[in-house]
Amino acid sequence: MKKKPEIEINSSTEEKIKEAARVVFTRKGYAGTRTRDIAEESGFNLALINYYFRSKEKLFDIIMLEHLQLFIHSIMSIVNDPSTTLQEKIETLIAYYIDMLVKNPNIPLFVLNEINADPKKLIEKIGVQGLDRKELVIAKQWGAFAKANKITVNPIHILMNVIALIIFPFVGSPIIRNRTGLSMEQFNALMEERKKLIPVWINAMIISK
Amino acid sequence: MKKKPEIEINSSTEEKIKEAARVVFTRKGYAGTRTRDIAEESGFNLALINYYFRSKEKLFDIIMLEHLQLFIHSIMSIVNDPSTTLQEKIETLIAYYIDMLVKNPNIPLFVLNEINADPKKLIEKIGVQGLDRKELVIAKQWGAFAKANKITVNPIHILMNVIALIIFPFVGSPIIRNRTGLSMEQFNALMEERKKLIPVWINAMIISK
DNA sequence: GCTATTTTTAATCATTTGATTAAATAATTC
DNA sequence: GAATTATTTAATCAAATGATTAAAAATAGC
Repeated sequence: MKKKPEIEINSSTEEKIKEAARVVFTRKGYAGTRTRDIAEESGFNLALINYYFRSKEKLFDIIMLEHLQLFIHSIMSIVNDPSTTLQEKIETLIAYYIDMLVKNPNIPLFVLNEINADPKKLIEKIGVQGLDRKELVIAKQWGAFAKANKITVNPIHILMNVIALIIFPFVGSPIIRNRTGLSMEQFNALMEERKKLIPVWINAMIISK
Repeated sequence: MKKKPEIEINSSTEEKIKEAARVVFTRKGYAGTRTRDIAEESGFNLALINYYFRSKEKLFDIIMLEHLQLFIHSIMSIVNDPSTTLQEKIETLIAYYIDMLVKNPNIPLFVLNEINADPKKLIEKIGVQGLDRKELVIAKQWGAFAKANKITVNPIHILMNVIALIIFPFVGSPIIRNRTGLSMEQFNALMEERKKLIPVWINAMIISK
């Protein structure tokens, strides 16, 4: 019986093509990427990418899914850990994401873009659901905290702010770097600083009147 | 002597094509937009858009330039006004931008994207330069404020944070709206709230230790 | 009202681009 | 080591797409 190549575990060239696709898609987006770009970046023939992945779209979906998983990965274990406090969770999440983004600075713009291009499609893929958000440990901790400290601000604001402060510098990096003249190293050093600063800022926001 | 159509001031169809281009480009980006999309959106024949604007790229450049001008417009008059305090400037800027973004929610992602696609090209177009940033009224006011209040945090952080808090909700709007179930009206109401909240938050950040 | 000019269109071109095919090469199996 | 299967390539197709052309329709000038 014939082994189907699609089910191959990890043929080296398949992985190389995926890596090339990751690079090109993340930099240029779906519409801006030509399969020929991926072929060139990978060093293989154009037909190879269709041989392994059937179509541009299928390959894209795979890359996107991996990016989304990277995003969602381990969030759950952090926000649902009963052994840590709310503050600790926030600190851990922020540090985790900044580390991830320093390594993959192009992912946010890429993901935001593709979600914008077709909100339903992507959001379906994220899925995750099933979990009642109100049942999360972090949600309960927030509820208790908000009540104890008489916090009235809509928690959606706080959530948006945390994400904004983490992600925006990476999305705006080209302009920021250009206008400030920062090198990549200096920029990353700033991001490193933000791992400590953002939790402080968020805290200051929450208790601000 | 022949009047050159390219120099026509405001032929109605030319303006309609530009409007259509604005809509489509802003929603789908440069690569994702086909000239036929613009033709369809405008209601005119495909050849018309080339008759008026020579090429897709020229038309795109015009749209992009207008967006950038919208961004930069009146910033200067706000940040360089000696008759307002630092706090007032921040409040005015935030309210101005949020109003603008409620009307044009797709602009930020569009601009960020195209800057990312070709940082040099776009940043050249922004130009503006000439002004020594240190000579701006707002810069001097910040310097005095920072000294008086012994602020040590890098002002780049503050600047990034202001922009992040303003822009990010619009960039992430599809996900935010989906995850929270907010309607467009509710979302905009939140943005309205942020006009008052962001200055308070920024202030809390600055004085936080 | 006739002419010249501007605006608009339908038809068509030339490239680009996603995808396929058929054949060549490499690897695996027995 | 011959036969089978998997991998890779060059050549090519068909559709999409940016752009042009030539002619028709509308408008303006006199």
